Amino acid sequence: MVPTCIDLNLIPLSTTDHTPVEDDDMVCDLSRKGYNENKKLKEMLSFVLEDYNSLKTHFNKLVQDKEELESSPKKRKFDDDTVQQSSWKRRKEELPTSGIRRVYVRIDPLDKSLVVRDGYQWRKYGQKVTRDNPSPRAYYRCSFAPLCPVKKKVQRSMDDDGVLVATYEGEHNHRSSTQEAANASFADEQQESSSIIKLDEVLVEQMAKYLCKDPNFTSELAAAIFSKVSEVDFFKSNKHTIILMQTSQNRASRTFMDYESISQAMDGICALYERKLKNLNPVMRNITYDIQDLYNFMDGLADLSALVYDHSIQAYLPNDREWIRNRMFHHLKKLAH
DNA sequence: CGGGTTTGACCGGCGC
DNA sequence: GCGCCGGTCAAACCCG
Repeated sequence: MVPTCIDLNLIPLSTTDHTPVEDDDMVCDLSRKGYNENKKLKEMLSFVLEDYNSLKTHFNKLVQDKEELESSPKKRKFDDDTVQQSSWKRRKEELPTSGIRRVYVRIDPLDKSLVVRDGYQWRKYGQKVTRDNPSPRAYYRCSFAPLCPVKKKVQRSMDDDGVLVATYEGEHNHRSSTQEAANASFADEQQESSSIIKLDEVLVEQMAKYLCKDPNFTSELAAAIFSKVSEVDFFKSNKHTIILMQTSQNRASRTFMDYESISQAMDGICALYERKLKNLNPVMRNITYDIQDLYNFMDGLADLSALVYDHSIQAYLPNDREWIRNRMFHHLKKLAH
């Protein structure tokens, strides 16, 4: 696979051997595709930034409202009219005011259904054409748990027919069906399932939380992930894995590498360590090391984490250094047999 | 028959 | 007060 590289001072490491392409037409074709892809990614990023800004504004407003409420407690309108209060009003009062998230899902532009698979069960309760977008907006409630307050709206993106925008409201009060299935089927992989985070969290949000607050790095990574999500069929049998690392305290040393599978990612980390050993011992013909040396190498990195693509929810799940250590142990153990 | 979807009606908020 | 708009309801409908 060709590593993703957009000009944001980030240099992805090469993960595969690339033989020089001799066919000029193919080069032109690739660069044209690359240009189109980058154009789409830029659009996606502008959505993300727009969301971030609106969320930030919303959050600030909530904080401000809370402060005002605490400083001068007012009697809520809800208390004023009790009997005549409609059920709709009461429900609205109970609605969560926080936890609004937006997810962008790349789909087939010809697919007219407004379905975003995210591991939860939803019941559609309405559809509406809105003024700002010719595509209808579908309204869903979570039907997995009887009292789950979560709602979502799904609408085709105005700028890109191939993108669905899902807006989530509220927090699930239960686990997703995907998580339940994962727990039942893979009891021996408790380590893995225990690290599964709430499935409705969007991948860009995951990135933003998982990494430190470097907007350039986060944007770059989000762009790379979006491009991978659109190629989901390609990875049906493997879990596309992105290794994020920062080799030193210098932020400029941040980089990422992407692999077709978890085991390839483990091989990639080994290769990185072996390259380092080779640089340190250029005259030595054979270099041997044990797993503890490898662990020391991983621990010596300023930051190390992995994002693993889950096809069932079309999202990347973050994993920490400890998870990588465990996977590395199992990977090397398997190789030894 | 039960559960999910469709769709027109209805409601509350908001701007003018 | 009125009209527009987004969100929700609920009856009718569909499907396995």
